[in-house]
Amino acid sequence: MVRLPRYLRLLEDLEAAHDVISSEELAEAAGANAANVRRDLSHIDFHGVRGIGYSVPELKMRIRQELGIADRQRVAIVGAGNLGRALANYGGLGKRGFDVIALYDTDTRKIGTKVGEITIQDLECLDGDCRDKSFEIAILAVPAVAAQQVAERLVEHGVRSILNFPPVNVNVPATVSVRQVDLSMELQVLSYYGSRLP
Amino acid sequence: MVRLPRYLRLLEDLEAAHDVISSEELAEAAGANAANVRRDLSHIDFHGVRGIGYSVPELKMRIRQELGIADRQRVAIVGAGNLGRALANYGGLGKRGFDVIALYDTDTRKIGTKVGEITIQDLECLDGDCRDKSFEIAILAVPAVAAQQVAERLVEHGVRSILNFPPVNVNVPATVSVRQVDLSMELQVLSYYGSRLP
DNA sequence: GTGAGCTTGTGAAAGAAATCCCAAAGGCCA
DNA sequence: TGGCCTTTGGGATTTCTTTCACAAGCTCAC
Repeated sequence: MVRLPRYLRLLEDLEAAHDVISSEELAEAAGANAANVRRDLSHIDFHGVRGIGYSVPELKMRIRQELGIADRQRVAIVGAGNLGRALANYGGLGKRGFDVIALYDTDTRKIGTKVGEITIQDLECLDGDCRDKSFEIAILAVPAVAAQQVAERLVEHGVRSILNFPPVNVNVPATVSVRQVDLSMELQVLSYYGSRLP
Repeated sequence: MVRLPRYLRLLEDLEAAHDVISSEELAEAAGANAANVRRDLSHIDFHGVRGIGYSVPELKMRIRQELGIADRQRVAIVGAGNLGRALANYGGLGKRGFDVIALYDTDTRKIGTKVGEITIQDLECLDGDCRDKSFEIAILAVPAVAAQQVAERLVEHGVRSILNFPPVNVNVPATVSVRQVDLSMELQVLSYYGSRLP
C-alpha cells in the first residue's frame, strides 16, 4: 500500500510522549480521509482501541514489518557522479533504516577515493572477491545509456530491488522490482497541476 | 493525468523516422493497457487514425500543451548542498524543457561561486533587485528544518509549483502545488514490493 | 456501577479507473 | 473499385478505491 510509508514517517517524527494516535490525526498528515486510514490499518490486520486510538510504537513496528524493513536494510549505490555522491552523503536514508554500504563506479580515477565514510569501488567488484557485504537493494545513478546493462549485472548478482534514476525503463525479470524516479516527469506533473490551479 | 509524461518520454526518445505509433506500442512502454492509452488520449481530445495509429509529432505537441510545457519552463533550485548542486548539473532537465535559471543558498561561503554555468545567489535576492529572471517553479533542496520557511518565501514571491525534496510536508496555500520526492519512501515502497516477489 | 464521550471497524453506497469487446472507419493493394 | 487488414473509439462491464454512516466497544469520571 502506497500510504504506509507516509504513516510511518509521521509516526517516526512524533515526539516520544505521543504514544497513541487517532485515525483522524494520521489522516491529516497523510492527506487522506480518516475512514481510509482505518481501512488501511485494518487491511494490514492492525487494530486500535475504540475510544482511544492506535498505539504508536506498535503501529510503527507493524508497518515496518509490512514493508519488509523490520531490520535495517543494506543498500548499494551504483554510479558515483554528482547524484550518486549526493545520495551517499544524504543522511536521511540512514535515519529511515537504510544503510548505504557500498558505492560503485567504473571510472578508475574515482575508484579508491572516498565519499564521506564510503570508498568508491570498482563495479567489477560486484562479482569477485573484493565484494565484502551483500545487499538486495541497489540505487542506480548511472548515465541513461548504461542503465540497462548495469541493471542486468546487478540482477545477476542477486539484487532484488532497484531504484532507478536514469530516465529509461530498465527491463528485468519479474523476480526483481524496479521503481523509477524521474525528476523531469515530476516537474511535468507539477506543471500540469500548476497550470490548473485557481 | 499521471501517465502523460510517460507517453511523452517514450515519444521523445523515438527515432525521427517513427512518425506514427499505435496504442499498443505506447501501452507497452508506459506499462499500461492499450485500451487505457486510447482512453487517456481521447480524454485529452486527441484522435488517431483507424487502422494506422497516432501521429507522433502531433501527439507530442498535444501532450506538452496539456502538461503546460508547450514552452520551455524556468526553474530555480533553492539549496546548494550536494543535492542542489547535483540537480543543477543534471542535464536531463534541460533536455525535457526545464531551464535551471538560478541556484540559491544562504551560506555566504557558497554565494558567488559557480556550479556549472550557474552562479549561486543569496536567497535574499529572491525579493530584491538582484533578481533578474522570474520563475514559477522551484525545486526545494534545503535541510528539512528550513523547508517550511523557505517554501513560504517562495510562495510570497510568486512561485506556483514546488518540487520538495526534504522529507517534510510543507504547508502552502491552495494556489500553489507541491510535489514530494522522498527517497526513503521510495525505498520503502520498493522494499514492500521486493518482499512480495515470486 | 453507570452513563457520557470518544474513536474504532465495517457494511453499504458512491465514485473512479481499468478492462472487455466489437462496430466503425481509414488505408493499402490487387 | 472493392475487399481485407489493421487499429481506433467508446458503450458496457468489472474491479478497485474512497467515502459515508453508524453500531459496537472501550475508558474515565463521578
